[in-house]
Amino acid sequence: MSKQVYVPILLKLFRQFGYEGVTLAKIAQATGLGKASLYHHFPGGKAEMAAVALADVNQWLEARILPILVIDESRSPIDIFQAMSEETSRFFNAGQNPCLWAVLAMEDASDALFHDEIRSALSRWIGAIAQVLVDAGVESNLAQQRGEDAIIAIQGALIVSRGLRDCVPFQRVIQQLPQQLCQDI
Amino acid sequence: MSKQVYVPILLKLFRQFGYEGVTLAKIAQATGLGKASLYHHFPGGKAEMAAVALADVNQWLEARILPILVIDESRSPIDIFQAMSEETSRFFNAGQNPCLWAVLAMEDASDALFHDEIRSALSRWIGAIAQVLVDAGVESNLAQQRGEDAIIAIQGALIVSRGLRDCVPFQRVIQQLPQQLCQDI
DNA sequence: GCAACTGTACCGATCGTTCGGTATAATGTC
DNA sequence: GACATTATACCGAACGATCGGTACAGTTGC
Repeated sequence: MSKQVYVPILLKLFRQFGYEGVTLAKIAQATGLGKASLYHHFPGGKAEMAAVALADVNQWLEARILPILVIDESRSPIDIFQAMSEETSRFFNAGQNPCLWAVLAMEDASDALFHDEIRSALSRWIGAIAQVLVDAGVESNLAQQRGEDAIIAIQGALIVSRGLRDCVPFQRVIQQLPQQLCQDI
Repeated sequence: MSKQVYVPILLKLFRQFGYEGVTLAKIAQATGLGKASLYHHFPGGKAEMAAVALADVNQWLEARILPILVIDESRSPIDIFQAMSEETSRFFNAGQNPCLWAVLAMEDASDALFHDEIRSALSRWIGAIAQVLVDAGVESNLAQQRGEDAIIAIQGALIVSRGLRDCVPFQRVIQQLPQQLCQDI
């Protein structure tokens, strides 16, 4: 049993309950491990378990999103953003999964280490979107704003869909995102 | 000392730390009351304190936002949405305050009572925006989508501004909101 | 045999909550 | 006016439960 097996479980727990809301008892029950075993795999305790979950999300960004966001001659910007939207929708389970970044960013308790990682991840995503637009001829500041707007739309749609208990707004936002990003190119 | 005095303090705490993140020790320290005294004012305990904070936000919506969102001959839709944006920005302290709805909606722990109140509040806000647009001649389904998009933008901007530790995105979204809502009327 | 792993029992601290009680001010009774 | 009663506001101390975390003796798989 590699440690990797437990990461998705940790991710699910932390994005569902938040850092403060997750207890070792919940983790033990969800993983089927005793507390001693958890501390064998994650000597840093709860903080390390959350850090591993966060690292998993950041790794998803690096491995599944950022590689999409590069211009080449075979794919137009609209195709790129379409692929990004699909991968994003898959990751958030069509709007049913909360975003770990948002959950952890909300809680003032979680350490500055988390906040720095979250800020860095958001910046990289926004910057990568902006770069695609710049390469397609959009002015730099406007491209940056469009990138911000895209992440704002995704995060806001997750919140509203969760608040309304209806994932349709998220799905609509995701579907409209490529055209919104390419509205004048 | 009326009970009303403590509501803003409770609101601040719960939106800053979330339901699970707030402890009675923190509340006692912030209010200057002993833990036992808190139970004199709020016999329902922590849950009632959170409910009171949530009711305060809902009352803000009823008293400060919804009355703005009615068409009359003296104010155009753009003026109405401008006023809504300003009040919203004031309420969220230019993007520095998290939204209690979002914080509570995230946590799976908080009871279904909270979720129903949050859903109802979001629906009312979205519906009121949509009604202004319908009265201005926008087709009904489109108006509803625009209303959703407005709340999505506000919520997303709060998340991203908090994640980036930079309130400029929120302020830009707030400033652009009226024109975005009135883009074709 | 040895390292990786786990179950059990336990720790101090803190959780939300409750108990018993104390001031102070308002209200009723004569 | 004088006194008893009640209501309101508050607090220190403690409750049982649970928190995150640890110590240690097995047990497993090689």
